[in-house]
Amino acid sequence: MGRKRLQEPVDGRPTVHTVAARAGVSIASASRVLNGIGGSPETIRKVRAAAAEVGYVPNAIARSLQSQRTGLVALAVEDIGNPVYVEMMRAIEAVVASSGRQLLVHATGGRIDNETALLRRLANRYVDGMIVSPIRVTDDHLTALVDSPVPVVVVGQLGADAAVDNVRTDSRHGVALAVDHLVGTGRRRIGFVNGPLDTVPGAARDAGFRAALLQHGIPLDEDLIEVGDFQYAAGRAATERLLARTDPDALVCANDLIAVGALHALLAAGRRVPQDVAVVGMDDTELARMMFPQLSSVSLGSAERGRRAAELLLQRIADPTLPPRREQVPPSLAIRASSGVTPPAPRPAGPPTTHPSSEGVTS
Amino acid sequence: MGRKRLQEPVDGRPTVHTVAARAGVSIASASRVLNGIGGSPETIRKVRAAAAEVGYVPNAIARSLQSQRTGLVALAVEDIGNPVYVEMMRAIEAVVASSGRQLLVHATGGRIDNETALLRRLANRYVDGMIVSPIRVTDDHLTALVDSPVPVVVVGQLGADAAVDNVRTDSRHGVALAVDHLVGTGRRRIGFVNGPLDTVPGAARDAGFRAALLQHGIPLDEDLIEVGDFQYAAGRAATERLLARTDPDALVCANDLIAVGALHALLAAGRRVPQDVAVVGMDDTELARMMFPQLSSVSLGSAERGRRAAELLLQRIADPTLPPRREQVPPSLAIRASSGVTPPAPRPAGPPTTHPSSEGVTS
DNA sequence: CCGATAGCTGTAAACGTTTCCGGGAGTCTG
DNA sequence: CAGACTCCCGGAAACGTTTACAGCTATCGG
Repeated sequence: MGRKRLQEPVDGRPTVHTVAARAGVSIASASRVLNGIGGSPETIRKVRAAAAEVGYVPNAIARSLQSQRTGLVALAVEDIGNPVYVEMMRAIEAVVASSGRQLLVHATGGRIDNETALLRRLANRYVDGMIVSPIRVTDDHLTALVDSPVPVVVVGQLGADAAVDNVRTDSRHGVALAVDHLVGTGRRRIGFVNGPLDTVPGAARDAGFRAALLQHGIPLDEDLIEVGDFQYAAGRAATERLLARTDPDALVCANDLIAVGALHALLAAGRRVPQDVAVVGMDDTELARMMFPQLSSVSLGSAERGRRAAELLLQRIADPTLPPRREQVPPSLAIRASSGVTPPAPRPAGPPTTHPSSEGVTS
Repeated sequence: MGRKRLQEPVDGRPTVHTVAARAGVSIASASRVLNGIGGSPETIRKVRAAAAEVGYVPNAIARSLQSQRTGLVALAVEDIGNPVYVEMMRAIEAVVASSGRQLLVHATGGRIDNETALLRRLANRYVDGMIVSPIRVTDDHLTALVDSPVPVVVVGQLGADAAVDNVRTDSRHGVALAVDHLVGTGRRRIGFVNGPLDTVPGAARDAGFRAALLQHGIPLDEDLIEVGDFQYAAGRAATERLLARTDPDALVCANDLIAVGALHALLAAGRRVPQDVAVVGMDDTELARMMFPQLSSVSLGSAERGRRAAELLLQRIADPTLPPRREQVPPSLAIRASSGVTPPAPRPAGPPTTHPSSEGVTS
């Protein structure tokens, strides 16, 4: 009796053939039993026994090749150390899990080649769909997004004409909220600690800051603008550089990590927050509430954007013929102690007594 | 001329067959050209052109089925919002990237079914290998780990006999370092804010705390022990409960997130840190250096553990026949302002002037 | 008691790729 | 000019699974 194939493949792991041979049935019957569809009691017993004996575990890759789906969804962000992405991830995860899929996350580190490579690799069928939040976008990148074999949803700004599902916020307006608030509380020498200008959010926030000052008729002083990475250490260093050459009475920071860095730099330089310098962060992450003093911060609705992105993705997976859609989530401002209107004068920098954090006052 | 297969599959995406047919060559030739091995100049030209025209992109799943590898490695942790896992991830990523693979992360949320499911799904060939850091371990779980089809490395404590590559630390000793330090600086009513006792780290730290007190001949007061989640909010709530019933002069916290929560609770209750209550966290994450006052913290060498785990994994992928190995990374204590020996008396709780953070003093 | 039907089974095709192998054409060497 | 060698090509098998299809047996209803 000439067997058609090795029963034990070289790497030793049993396949459905192994099980079928051992149970004395065809691979079709074995497969059916293992998937719980059909089979006589006797067959079921034999196949189950054989599978258990050899320790059979199905090869998901082969199954996916056949079924054209993997049950996986990926999220690619720049820096998973940034709590804003953690919040986004949690929101996405919740939606994705409800569809019975699992979420995988990849941190691209802002290296665009990395991101494109990931897109090329993962999107080529390893996952059923993908959510990407790029901070830099090149043409190469964009085409990789557009003709991805699996559905892709982009979180963040994208060229107006890009034929990709997209959920965004208006970070220019977000910066304006911060500036309005600071001007409204009497600040005039407002500094800005931004991330790299060659990133999409960096550029948008820069434009937003300049526009907001103009709006209020405040002349622009380039000395009050400083740029670093979107990270804690960079934010601190940038703020130190800024303080070395000028003397702001308020600081808008392009994200909360930068704001925390700024806080350190300010306090190390002997400035009091908010009495001497008010600080407003951006993204309104958990970190903002963890700091002393608690940070005012502009929420860009990251969790909401994540949720919506996940929903768009699931819809598109279900029906790939949908036209590209775009959604927008408005920013809002949460005012806390770091830019408090009435600085609690005497008591040292303990925690503000108003502890239940003053929530999301949208201005 | 009867073609053997549809040139355009139903879902419309081109395959290597499409390209081959269009270029007028065999699929073997097409595949070779697309992979850059062999082919006459004319063939190469035709195939390249055909591929470009139809927008061919190879199906990675099919390729993996053939090549038995995916170029992906997964990391499963409980909570990616905990900076300690971010540090671990970064270290792993660096190693993994050097092998030309990409890292995917999954947050299990501590739900053990979730983790087992992920193990079953991903490990069944979707990835070339996997690093898992479980906080709860069941038998079911363990067998899933042991007879995973792809190499698995576990970060964290595991039964002594488990036949799995494993890199761990000694968190009992870590807690002892904290207690030694506090006792050495004159503290006696030392509280302990822990994570859940049904988790591996929670149990180990509890045991470590009790042993350390015993070691110093300090009687155990159960009022000084409180348990919550390994999260910021839980840490804060737990500390509030603890403060409501007793009056510690020091607090050991089972991780940095809890420590930050404790800090908030303490300051809200009017205690000064470190004058009234010294605080020591655990994991020594970036967060510890971000707080005011900066947190003393026990480093459990997460980055180092991640690095080693990744190396073990790569070795095992290269040679699956290796015997199970176990490595251990020692804890160390970084002393900062929150448990400072000589509290800088007068100046309010600004940042400590010694800003280059006093590094990892291993006691 | 016979035909329809239901349930089970095995063969084989399919998913999309890589790769072994044999054959043919061309080039080089002696 | 014959033989060896190189290079390129196409057919076909293989990776491990699911599933359409057809054949078989046993049961049921009339």
